[in-house]
Amino acid sequence: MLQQTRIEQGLPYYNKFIQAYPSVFDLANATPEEVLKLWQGLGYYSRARNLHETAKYVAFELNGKFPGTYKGLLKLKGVGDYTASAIASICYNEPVAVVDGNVYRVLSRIFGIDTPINSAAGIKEFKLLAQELLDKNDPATFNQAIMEFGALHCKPQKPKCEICPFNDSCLALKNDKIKELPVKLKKNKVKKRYFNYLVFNHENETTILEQRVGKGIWNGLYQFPLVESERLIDEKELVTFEAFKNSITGSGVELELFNEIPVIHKLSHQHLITRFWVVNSGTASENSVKLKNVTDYPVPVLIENFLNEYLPDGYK
DNA sequence: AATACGGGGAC
DNA sequence: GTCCCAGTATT
Repeated sequence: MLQQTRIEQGLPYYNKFIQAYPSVFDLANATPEEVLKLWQGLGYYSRARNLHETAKYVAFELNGKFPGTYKGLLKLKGVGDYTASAIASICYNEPVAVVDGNVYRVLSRIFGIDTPINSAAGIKEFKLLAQELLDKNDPATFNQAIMEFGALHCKPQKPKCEICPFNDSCLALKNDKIKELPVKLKKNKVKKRYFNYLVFNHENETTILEQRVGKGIWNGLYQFPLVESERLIDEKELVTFEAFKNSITGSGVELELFNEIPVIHKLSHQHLITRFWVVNSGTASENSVKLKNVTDYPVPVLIENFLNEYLPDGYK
């Protein structure tokens, strides 16, 4: 759950999951919808799918017995080198080193290594070094100690070098490279996308929700019918889009722009410049959803934020 | 070897 | 705005 996620952010979700699914069998028997709804708001939703898949695998294929080795753990969906190492070392005392963001930082600084941590060479080099340094007699304590040291002491900003036990040997400190290390290859520019959501409001208090499928963001989550454009568009232009025409069943519908000023929802790699259009339509299609039930569906934070403004309090 | 994948918090 | 977060899967 905590992959690329701060503990404080993930902890409430962990508690919800433990309460909802006290055993691996409980999680295995849940529906994907239910799991996604509990995951809603945490991001990186493929983790939820992987967690669920793995629970089913452990419950039904391994008879509820969790893999007991690094190698066995690696076979699980959503479990990569870090997670397999963490579980194997902390739970089973298997001597495998963890390399998370903290370990990259601590090792790159102390040893003055400027190999980019997100390059193939860097990943290999740091794993090898961590494995050499690992206390094979107590890998659980060593692994947790080096991560905790990175999180609390050798922090990204303002590390506590003056009281650091390594300040006589740390190469980054010696060469004034603390701010430079670790080296990370720059990421791409964020892409701008223009979203126009069609929020149907039928006379019988229903709307339309669609599930996102396939690749891309928010796979499995629900949203309103979406018209994506290359730039900001007005109503006159919106109605000419094929995606719009395909979504409108009857004729003579009335469009009402909910937010003149677009919401800019920022993901790490895209900015979603979003407008919501309320579609007042008398005719309700067969796959419509009662407005008071939309909060049962897992939705992106962007949609959840809108619903909190749009829906009457009684619906939430 | 790159890139995609969320959301939030600190500065 | 920038960077980072108890990374992994896919291309």
